Amino acid sequence: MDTTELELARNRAKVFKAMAHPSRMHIIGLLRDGPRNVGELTATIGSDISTVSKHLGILKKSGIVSAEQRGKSVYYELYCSCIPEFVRCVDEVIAHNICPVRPARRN
Amino acid sequence: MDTTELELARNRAKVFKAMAHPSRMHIIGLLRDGPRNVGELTATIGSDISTVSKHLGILKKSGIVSAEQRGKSVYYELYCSCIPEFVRCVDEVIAHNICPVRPARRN
DNA sequence: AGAACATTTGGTATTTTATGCAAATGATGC
DNA sequence: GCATCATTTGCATAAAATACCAAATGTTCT
Repeated sequence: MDTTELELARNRAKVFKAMAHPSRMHIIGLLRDGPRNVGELTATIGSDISTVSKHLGILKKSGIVSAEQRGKSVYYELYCSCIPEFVRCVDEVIAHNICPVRPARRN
Repeated sequence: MDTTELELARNRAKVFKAMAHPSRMHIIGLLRDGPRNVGELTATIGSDISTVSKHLGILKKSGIVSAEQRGKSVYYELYCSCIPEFVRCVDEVIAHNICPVRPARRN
């Protein structure tokens, strides 16, 4: 049986899941401007700092962000430059969905 | 207050959420080879056909796939060509994560 | 070591999501 | 219209994710 495709789908889904939350998406957007620490991110996100920390843990575990201690703070940054690119792709999907231009129909 | 960024994050998260499931990711992988109907997809996925139908509904609602009736079957296909591209990006993140090459450390 | 600041972890109540079965709806062709 | 095949919806149950508070851990500096 094709365990490979299933396994691949599972692993990909994990990464998507990590990004599939408003706060985490927000964090990703903020990190496009450079590294930020938990306190700074919390100030913008508005949730409890422990909540933000957990979100960051999820992003980190998935390999989306990396963490580095600098002074007394831990700074998080985007790990892979392709992330902002595919956020752009998602925006494209959203735009399509709002303005539903059907793909060329070939009979 | 910056409602815009929050709202943007919310909308993006919805699309990610739609893809953040093993079966739905699997479906996306299958659709890269062309349109498929619910029955065909169900045969490969292995869940109940109603479950697969619900997954397809979620993907459709997010604008990721489109549906078209052809004969007695409804065929689903990827709506936006950029999707396969960013699946590739996710694979890159996964590869990084498995082989943890830390980003250049600058002290 | 001890104070002060920063982040993470534990515990728990609440909410959201996923699943399969059964029934309903939709499409096709006689 | 009716029979048949395909897909979707309703419902109930089970599983997973989220949030906050409080407490624990980690870091820096004197």
